[in-house]
Amino acid sequence: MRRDVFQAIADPTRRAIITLIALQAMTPNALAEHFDTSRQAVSKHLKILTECELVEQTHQGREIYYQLNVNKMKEVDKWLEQFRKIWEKRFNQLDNVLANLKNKK
Amino acid sequence: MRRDVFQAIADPTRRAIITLIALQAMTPNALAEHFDTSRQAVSKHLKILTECELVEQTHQGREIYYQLNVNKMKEVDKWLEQFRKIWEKRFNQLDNVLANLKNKK
DNA sequence: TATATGTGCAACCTTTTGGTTGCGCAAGTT
DNA sequence: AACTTGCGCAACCAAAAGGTTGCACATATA
Repeated sequence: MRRDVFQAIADPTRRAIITLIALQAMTPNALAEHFDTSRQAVSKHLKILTECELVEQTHQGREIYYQLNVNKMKEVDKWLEQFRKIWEKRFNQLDNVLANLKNKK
Repeated sequence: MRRDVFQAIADPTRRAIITLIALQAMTPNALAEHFDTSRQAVSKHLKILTECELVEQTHQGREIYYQLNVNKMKEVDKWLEQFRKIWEKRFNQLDNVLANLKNKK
């Protein structure tokens, strides 16, 4: 199933999962301990995250370690780029204003 | 109503609206022309975007101009910061590998 | 004043979301 | 071989999302 990264990071639990596995790979059971939901619910979140390729699996015996595919997060970063340009423009404009004030002094 | 920025940018239509009004303030009618939905549907999206403070209104006669509050987008940028750190770390590690290869040559 | 225009809101409907429980099954453990 | 553990999947459910249409109500315009 084709999934959207933005839709995947919309849920706060999923964002927390992402933050956790960014540091180190974790199993569904280990993850579930951090939340007030069932293991199956966490498993569903992991499925969604896997489908949009934000997360990858590593099988180890009967355990499955989930880890973050940090590169996929760049899609969000890329979308933000257009707004970053605006911040910078605003910032430079402010800079000019300050420079003008200085000159007038 | 308290709204989440991440939930707000999850919808593709809303992201398109944001991109449009990032360039210049627009009315709901003008926006609706860009999409294959009713004006009321666009209005609903604008309401959600306004509730989470991603968008601001300017009343002008009977028209309402909506514009982006670009600062709010920094919340997303701030969340991405943790992953940017990882990118940079990986990049530096790759850099070290390349440097080592060079030295061995 | 009568009419046209721009807008938000409410009611309604279908699909999606996020959770639950119950199950099956492979992989370890006794 | 029997039991325990880790996991995914399916069925089910309530709530939320995203769309529609109809309406009310200001604000132009004739």
